[in-house]
Amino acid sequence: MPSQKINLEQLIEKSSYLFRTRGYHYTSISDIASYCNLSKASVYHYMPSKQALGAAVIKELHRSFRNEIFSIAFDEDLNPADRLKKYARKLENFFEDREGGCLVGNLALEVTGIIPEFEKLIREFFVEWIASLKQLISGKFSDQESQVIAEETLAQIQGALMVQRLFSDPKQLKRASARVAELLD
Amino acid sequence: MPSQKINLEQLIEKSSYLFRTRGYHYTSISDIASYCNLSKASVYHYMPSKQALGAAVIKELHRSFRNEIFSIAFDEDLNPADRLKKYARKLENFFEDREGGCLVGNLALEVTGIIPEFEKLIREFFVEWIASLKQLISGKFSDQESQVIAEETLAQIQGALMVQRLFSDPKQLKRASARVAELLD
Amino acid sequence: MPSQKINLEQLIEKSSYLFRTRGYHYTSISDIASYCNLSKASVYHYMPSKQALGAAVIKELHRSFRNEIFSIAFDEDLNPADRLKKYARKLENFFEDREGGCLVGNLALEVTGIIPEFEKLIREFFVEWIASLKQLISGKFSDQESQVIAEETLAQIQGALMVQRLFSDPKQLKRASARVAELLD
Amino acid sequence: MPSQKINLEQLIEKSSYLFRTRGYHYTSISDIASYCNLSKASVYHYMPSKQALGAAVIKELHRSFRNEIFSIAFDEDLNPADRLKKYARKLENFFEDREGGCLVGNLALEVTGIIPEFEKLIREFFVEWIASLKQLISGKFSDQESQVIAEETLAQIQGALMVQRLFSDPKQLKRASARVAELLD
DNA sequence: AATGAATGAGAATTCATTCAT
DNA sequence: AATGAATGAATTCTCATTCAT
Repeated sequence: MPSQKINLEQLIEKSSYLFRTRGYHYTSISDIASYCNLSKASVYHYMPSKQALGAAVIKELHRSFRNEIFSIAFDEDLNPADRLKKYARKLENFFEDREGGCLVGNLALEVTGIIPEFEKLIREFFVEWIASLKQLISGKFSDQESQVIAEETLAQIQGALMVQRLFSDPKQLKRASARVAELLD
Repeated sequence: MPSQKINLEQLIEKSSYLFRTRGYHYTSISDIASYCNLSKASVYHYMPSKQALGAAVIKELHRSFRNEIFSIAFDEDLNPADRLKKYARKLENFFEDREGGCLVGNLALEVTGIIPEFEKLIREFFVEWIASLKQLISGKFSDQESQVIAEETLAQIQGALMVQRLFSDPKQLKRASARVAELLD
Repeated sequence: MPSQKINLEQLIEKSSYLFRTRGYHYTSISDIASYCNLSKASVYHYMPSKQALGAAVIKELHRSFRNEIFSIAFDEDLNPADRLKKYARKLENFFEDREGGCLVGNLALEVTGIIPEFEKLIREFFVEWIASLKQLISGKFSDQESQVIAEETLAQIQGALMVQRLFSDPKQLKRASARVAELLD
Repeated sequence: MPSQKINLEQLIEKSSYLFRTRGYHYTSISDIASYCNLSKASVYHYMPSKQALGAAVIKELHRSFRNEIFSIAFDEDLNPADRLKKYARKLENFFEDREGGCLVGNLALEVTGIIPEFEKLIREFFVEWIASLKQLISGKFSDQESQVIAEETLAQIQGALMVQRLFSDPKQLKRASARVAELLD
């Protein structure tokens, strides 16, 4: 039946959900296909390989994070305190109804040392995340200090998402984002 | 040639290394067997299934964490400040040369939602971890406050291990354990 | 955008190249399509199936061999010795820059016993080839003798093409065609 | 059912038959498995990959050719004329009831340019084949002459096997081996 | 205690082909 | 005339597991 059932964007979004909630290795192309109401072969119409799909998913998340969250740190229309508040709020919103936590964090622990391509993409994502956090607090701290604080803050967020997922406890991220909001206090 | 080539303890230790550094799904029984210089079939002499082996590995890690680290929080021979220092130091030591970071944290993100048995064991581990952190600071904070701080501290440590692994950067855990040491300041 | 990108003749020629150099099974419709700058579906505008395309390729080669080479054996305008010389020369020229050797010989070993339709077409090709060689020497040998010599000559040529291909050695066919030229000596 | 159903030698022999009669690409692991009364997975118990199996099959044929045929050319116990006769006879016998002709010749045309490993093995086989033919006639011809004759003879044999297969005509090889026997006349 | 042999289930991927536009 | 979308069937290969020795 050759009428379009899905498009690349939707495939990536649906794959993103599965990779995030079930992991990369545990999600088979077959799982993705049936979740998209497609045949396995059709998945390959949109993406040449599972790894390419995984990479596309990471890149798409990176893109949307950049647009929705990182960019706030560089928004000249807001003052530093407002940037921070908005950043923290958006971050919280982002993961609020995102079952499975952070795809990139999850993948980080699943594929580091196994799939170098993903590792590189995840590192790029995290580097930019840290840079945005650094920017948020750059007015108050030295470059070195803010780098450390940014790294610790990212770790705090990722750790919170891990605990939150394991215990199905939405408070964890709330607190982590509250900590972000206090970064200039 | 029925001379014993390995024992259960060694099998668990070696499996622990592989699960930690390569993940659970990505580590096959075949990998474990050859890492132990055994045949695949022989692995099944010691463990009835891969999942049982995984569970044993988590339990063993839990046990050794309890003995080496959590117990410090309850050591009546030390004053609270010394407990904290020792705890932080031991924690740092524990992961210092442990390639791959924290098995339980890694597994948490890999198997949550997939293998309920592991999820339960990991939750028990983390619950005890949190309890020990709580105990360390119980003199200074209310029960509620110390619960929150303990959860955040665990998150901080796990997040640090994630970042550390991804960037091959040993400073991350050092800083996290330094934060632990400051918990009573 | 329904402007004609290719015609049947070109499709056959390009397919011929791919089948000859990569084999029938190893050449996919997808390979053919991209080599022709077409979509897979478009290949099916010109040919109802891969097998039909294969058959068309064999027939086209047969046709061009008949016109360019076999016909020489029956050219009443030349004397037997000149026919032979021209035949040998044309044969050598034909394969000179034809990467991959002889499509029909290659297919003979790839599809005999697998695709009866091809087998039949290849047999017809070879039967005519043998007949033309026979004709070339019919003046000097009995019917039986010339049949044997013709078969051996065809075998020599095909064997030479095989060795030539494997060792990237253009001398092999040169020698075989020299042998053809000497057939009346 | 863990009682041994086959051994490596038998697997190679049976695979050899299938590769020879149906070609490499057209013979699936599944075909091999069912021809051996094994499951697909069991084939991988003996060989790590299809390509490794193919290579083993070529090497085994090379080995048996060396032992049974090429060696005759270097047999000091025979005089040159007897060597030649024996060589020609053995060659004929070898292919007499070998449905499908010459595995290595067949593969040569199927995989040249596709599977470099096979190409190399086939070249080695043919180089030794040529060397043995050269040795047979070294007494009568110069090194250069005998190299040419050996190459032509190999081509003749392979071509004969091709024609023989296509036309199901056992006379082709008989004649080729007769030509071998006349090489010193 | 140790293992070689065997396997069913499932993984990723390819391929020839169809069809609505 | 050309193609994007879709697919069933098949391919190579992996994996956890069993069992007779």
